[in-house]
Amino acid sequence: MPKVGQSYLDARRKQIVDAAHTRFTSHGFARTSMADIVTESGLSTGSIYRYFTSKDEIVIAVCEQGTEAFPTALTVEAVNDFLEHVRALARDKGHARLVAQIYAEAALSPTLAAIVAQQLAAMRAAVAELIPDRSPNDVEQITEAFVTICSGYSQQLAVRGDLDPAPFTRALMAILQG
Amino acid sequence: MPKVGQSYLDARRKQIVDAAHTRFTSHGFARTSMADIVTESGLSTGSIYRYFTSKDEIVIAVCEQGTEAFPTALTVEAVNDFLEHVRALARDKGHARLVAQIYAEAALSPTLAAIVAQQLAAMRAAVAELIPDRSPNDVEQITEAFVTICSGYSQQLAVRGDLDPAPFTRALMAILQG
DNA sequence: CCAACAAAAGTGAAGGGTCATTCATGTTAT
DNA sequence: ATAACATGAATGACCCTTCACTTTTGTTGG
Repeated sequence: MPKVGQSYLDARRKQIVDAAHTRFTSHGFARTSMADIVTESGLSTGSIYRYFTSKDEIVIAVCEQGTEAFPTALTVEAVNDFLEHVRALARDKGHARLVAQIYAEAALSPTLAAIVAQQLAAMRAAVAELIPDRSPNDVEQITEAFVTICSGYSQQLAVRGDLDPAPFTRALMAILQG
Repeated sequence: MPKVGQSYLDARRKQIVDAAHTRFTSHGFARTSMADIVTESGLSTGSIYRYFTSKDEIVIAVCEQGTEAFPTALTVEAVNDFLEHVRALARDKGHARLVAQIYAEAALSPTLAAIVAQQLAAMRAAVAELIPDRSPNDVEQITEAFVTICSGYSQQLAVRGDLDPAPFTRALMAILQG
């Protein structure tokens, strides 16, 4: 017989993932210890292992919830707004740092690679929906480049700090018209 | 009085950096132990610490020598050749994996960030040299997007495996004409 | 030219820490 | 009362770094 409801369990799980998310963002996966997650979450060591069987599982959980927003239209304004959103996330929450950690880990772990690849595919599909009047091959090539520039922008933000999105907006528009 | 020549010392140092490069590429920074570098290099633990004072210093040395080639011209053929070069390096040597590690670490370490930022600036400068008849502002925006697509392509290769460079070549050409 | 010596280079076992994970015990809700 | 849930000290493995010791090389005095 369960002692608490599912919503309680979900809240606890989220508490752990949020704490891990915070520490992973500021210190990276390798430099974040279980003790760090314990401290940040306010739970106990043993309690965390009731919800996750290993640190790796927590890493996966954090990567899975990493859904950024998508652009809503392919006008200059909408695209620029989207990049400004990415920029703000990087500035205010260090999100680009976390993304860089995720890509590095995904490059080593097939499990994570599959998760990230699926998220990238979802974003490409979302962008494809917004492209009018093109051959399937064109759409595929355009979305591929589009998403690469967006994640590339995030990568640059992670390493070089705040950057004006203007060159990237311009590049994205050029690709759409090419 | 030195017991061996400078060329000997240089060779030893290279031996260490090469060993570290190999292991860092296949297992990442965090999952590569000093013992791994010892094994891979064929030297002893103590010997390595004669050439580097810490593991972090070896990481820096590996990052510093990470100079990819630059594109030599901005024709479709030259640009495509360049991307094929990046692709081959990723396929044959797992180079994209190492680059992903470097970006992740640079996102956390100001020292590494400075090194990577300088390498990116060098590549932007090299590309800028190839752009004819544009305003300085245009050149800056174009090179920014150009380099981001190239490193973004590497990032995608790291996570998703081998990818045809065609969409990226096309995007790069579109940017140059935008 | 050779033998002793000194300094450079190399070695690897051990120190000192950190860290992920477990488990015996305590607490709470039904 | 009992089973779910929580706790955190203990465990055992791993890992970076050091250092006392050995080997090698260049030098020097006879």
